[in-house]
Amino acid sequence: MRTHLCGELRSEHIGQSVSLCGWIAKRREHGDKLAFVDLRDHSGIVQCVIDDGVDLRSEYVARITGTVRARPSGTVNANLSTGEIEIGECTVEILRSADPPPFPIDARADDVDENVRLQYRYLDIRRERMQRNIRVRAKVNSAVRAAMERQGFVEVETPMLVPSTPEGAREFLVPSRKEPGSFYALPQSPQLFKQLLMVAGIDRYYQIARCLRDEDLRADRQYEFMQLDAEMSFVTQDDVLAAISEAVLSAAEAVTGERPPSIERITWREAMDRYGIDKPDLRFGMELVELTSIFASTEFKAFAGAASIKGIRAPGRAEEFGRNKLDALTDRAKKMGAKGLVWLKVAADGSLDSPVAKFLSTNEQSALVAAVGAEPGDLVLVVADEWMTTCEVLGQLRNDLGRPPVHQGPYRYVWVVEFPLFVGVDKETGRPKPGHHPFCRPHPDDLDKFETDPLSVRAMAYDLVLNGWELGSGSIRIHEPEMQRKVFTALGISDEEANRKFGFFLKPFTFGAPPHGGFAFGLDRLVAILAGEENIREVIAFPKTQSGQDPMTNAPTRAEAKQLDELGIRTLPPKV
RNA sequence: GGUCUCGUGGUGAAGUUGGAGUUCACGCCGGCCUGUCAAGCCGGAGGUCGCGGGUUCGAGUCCCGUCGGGACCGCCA
Repeated sequence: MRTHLCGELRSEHIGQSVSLCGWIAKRREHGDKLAFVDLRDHSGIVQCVIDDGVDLRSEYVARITGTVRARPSGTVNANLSTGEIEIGECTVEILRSADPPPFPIDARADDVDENVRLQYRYLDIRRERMQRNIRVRAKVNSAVRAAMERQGFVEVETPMLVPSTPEGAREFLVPSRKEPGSFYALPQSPQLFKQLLMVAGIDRYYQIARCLRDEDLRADRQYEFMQLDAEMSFVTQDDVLAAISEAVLSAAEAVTGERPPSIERITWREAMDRYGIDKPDLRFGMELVELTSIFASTEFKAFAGAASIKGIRAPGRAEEFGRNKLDALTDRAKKMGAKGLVWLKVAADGSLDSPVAKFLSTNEQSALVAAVGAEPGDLVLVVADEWMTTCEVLGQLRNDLGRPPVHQGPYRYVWVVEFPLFVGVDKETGRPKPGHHPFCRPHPDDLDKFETDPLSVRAMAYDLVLNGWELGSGSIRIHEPEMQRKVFTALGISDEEANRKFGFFLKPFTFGAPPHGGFAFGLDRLVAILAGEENIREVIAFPKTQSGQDPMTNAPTRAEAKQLDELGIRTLPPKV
């Protein structure tokens, strides 16, 4: 039907006869004898000159045949990639008329209520922004696949109907018709299957896998999302990081045309110490500064005896933060578990303006200013608490005060390694809780700390972080029953309970499991950042709203009584 | 489960102390227009102010509830 795409025509095509197909983006009429019509397809827009008065309206579908010609001098449109040419002597074939769209099919729809955009998603996707995002996504998928294939990974598909597992995220359940009262679960990840594929000798597995979790939605979370899921046998942690880095960097290169430098590494402890968070955004400074020793013998009661005192400096922000905003920061710090927040403003003469300044000695004040490098006009925030609380509170405030919008460069990838094996203590059992999952391998240097200081045991676990977004995580796994028992014991899980909960998973490991490890990262998040979008809904063709509904299809819908009968399900009346 | 925030013609907004569904821009319909380009000029149509109560002589506006959107907390091993 067509010889070219609208957006690809340039001066080099002048003189050629072309046929184009697309939608009428805009018409500009000048009486019966002359009208300019912008024809749009996924590649762009081109101007067609119509002189026979044919009635073309917005979003009509048309095939236009004509001749490419240079625009008369003075009428070139520099804002259009095809702006140097136009299509003349046009024959118009209306393939389909159209009702006026509910919103303009251009950048103006960026301001339209998202619910309306989702209700008419097929019109929203006609827009340049969504066309670009969806194509960025396809490029990422394709580059990731190619990188994995290149490295000898084998694509294996795993089931969508799986058994429900006791741990982890809330699952979606699917009723069994053949066995009423029994349910499948939709996979929150292919975790179990990919480890069994290692036992099965696949050696290197990957899959672009759909994962489903019935947890509340966010800007960076949907019920269903895509992961590059991978697992490798006979490898070290370095091998896994290298393989995943190759996939991520290849994807970035495919989108941006530029291969990022190799991904730097930071330990979890250093990330917490310097950025106060396990997913640091390295695009900006404002690092946490260690101040504990400065106040070792302070008279100021809020600092005296504190396990950890740290501060951050917000350059030039003193004036901006009046009493109300400072109170809001303090409230936020307290909500995160801090006992309080100390703020200090550096005055023009270098003195400190702060409600607590009078409690700090001259030496302490000057040491503080020197340590954080404060200059006149700066705002300094200090927290004194347990190490973890101090780090987390300041890390959050650092992000609140300094984090640039997502579309602002550069891209800063970082591997965060040596995550703790256990995080916190279960209030009911008094036992440590797993940081990643219970099959995660402890760091070989820390095995002797299991009994003495379990919370300091590091894991062979790692996260990939890009500009403050957690892209994904992985670990080297436990492949020996003795080691697994040791971890279960620390977690307070008996042999009997382990067999009951994880037996179907543990038994295969008795048949010769190779050492292995893997990783999974979220493609939606990577695509969103590479596309400069704050929200993964913008890079998903048909996403759900925060309440889990689809305004276009109206899913979820009520089931017919007959369907429920067949499944042996009776629903409760709506709660009043 | 919680906190905050938004809801006004098809779209985006404004709406003051509570005083007539009022206003602006875009879009839509009709007319004019031979070089426009998010064209221009003239005219017109288009409304359950999300929904339900309450206060009031009178509610888009104040109060209560509810539904829907969004951000966040909890949750996401």
